[in-house]
Amino acid sequence: MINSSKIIPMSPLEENNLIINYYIYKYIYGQFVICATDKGICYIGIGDEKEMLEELKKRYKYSIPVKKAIKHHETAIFQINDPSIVNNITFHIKGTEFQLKVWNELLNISPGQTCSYKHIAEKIGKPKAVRAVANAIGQNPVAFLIPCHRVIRSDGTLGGYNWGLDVKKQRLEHESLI
DNA sequence: CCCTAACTAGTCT
DNA sequence: AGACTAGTTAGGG
Repeated sequence: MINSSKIIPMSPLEENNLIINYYIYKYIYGQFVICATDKGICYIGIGDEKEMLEELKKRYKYSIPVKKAIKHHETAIFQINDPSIVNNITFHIKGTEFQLKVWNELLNISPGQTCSYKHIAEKIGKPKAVRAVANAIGQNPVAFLIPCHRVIRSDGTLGGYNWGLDVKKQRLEHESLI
């Protein structure tokens, strides 16, 4: 196990009037919008500021976004730059029990490695819930840090990706070089 | 609240 | 190509 990151589930109560600090970073895949509470990373999106803030609002309806750089952002961008380093990122995200289980499994995939949706389904003890797993992975709010790009179809093709298949491919190539 | 139907970034025949 | 799958979501009762 090379990843010591952990997920803190966000309760509906916490979400109310929660301050979310966000900041913009440029990277080779495009512009990142990184969002974090004082507890941990809660959302990372690729795209322009306005669009991503709308996404953030959709997920954390009653939160208050504040543009301000904090330590959590630094840790996140550090890890995105070099996925091979062992890190201890803390996530603070909202999700159903099922989703959190899936995302936790994703954290255990090593950089450069891939695995199938079926494999994840088996890991969480619901071997037939493959479609549902895919659904949950698609809802992953934290681009790259929860490595949904490392999950591919069992026939070896890439499957889908929220940020576009070319990004998924590039990211995998980048990781396999490390 | 419960029920139903309509979504998936999948997988097997 | 078609059937099948299970969890989430949205809409109606």
